[in-house]
Amino acid sequence: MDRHLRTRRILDTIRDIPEGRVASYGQIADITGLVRGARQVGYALRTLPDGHDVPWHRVITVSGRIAFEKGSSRFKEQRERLMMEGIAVNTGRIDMRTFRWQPDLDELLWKPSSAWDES
DNA sequence: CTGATGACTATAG
DNA sequence: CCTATAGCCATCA
Repeated sequence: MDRHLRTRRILDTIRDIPEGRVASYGQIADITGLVRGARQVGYALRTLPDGHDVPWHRVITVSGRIAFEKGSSRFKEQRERLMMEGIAVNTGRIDMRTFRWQPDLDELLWKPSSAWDES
């Protein structure tokens, strides 16, 4: 698969995360149809172009933590953005059982291209 | 081609 | 809960 197409699909999936919800890197990869692609999701986010409209702050690690080093400026910015939309971040951690995005079947079927359209 | 890198994860202690 | 370690894999130098 072409890398730009893959990146576009990853970002499209992230755009689907509703406000007030979070998803893990691996979850985004799975929904996008990438196998063991968590690191690729991280790479796509690392290379975001200026003027993007991707809610990058809603992507965290599977253990419910912000991936950046605690105390770093990026960590603080992400925590701020999350709290801004009502997501509790306690001691750098987020309760996945409460805030994890759980798209229903309808939502996934609406965008089947990501999973099996190779083009 | 080869080795290093990283916004990842699962597992073990 | 934490750290260490080992897989993971597209990119890059």
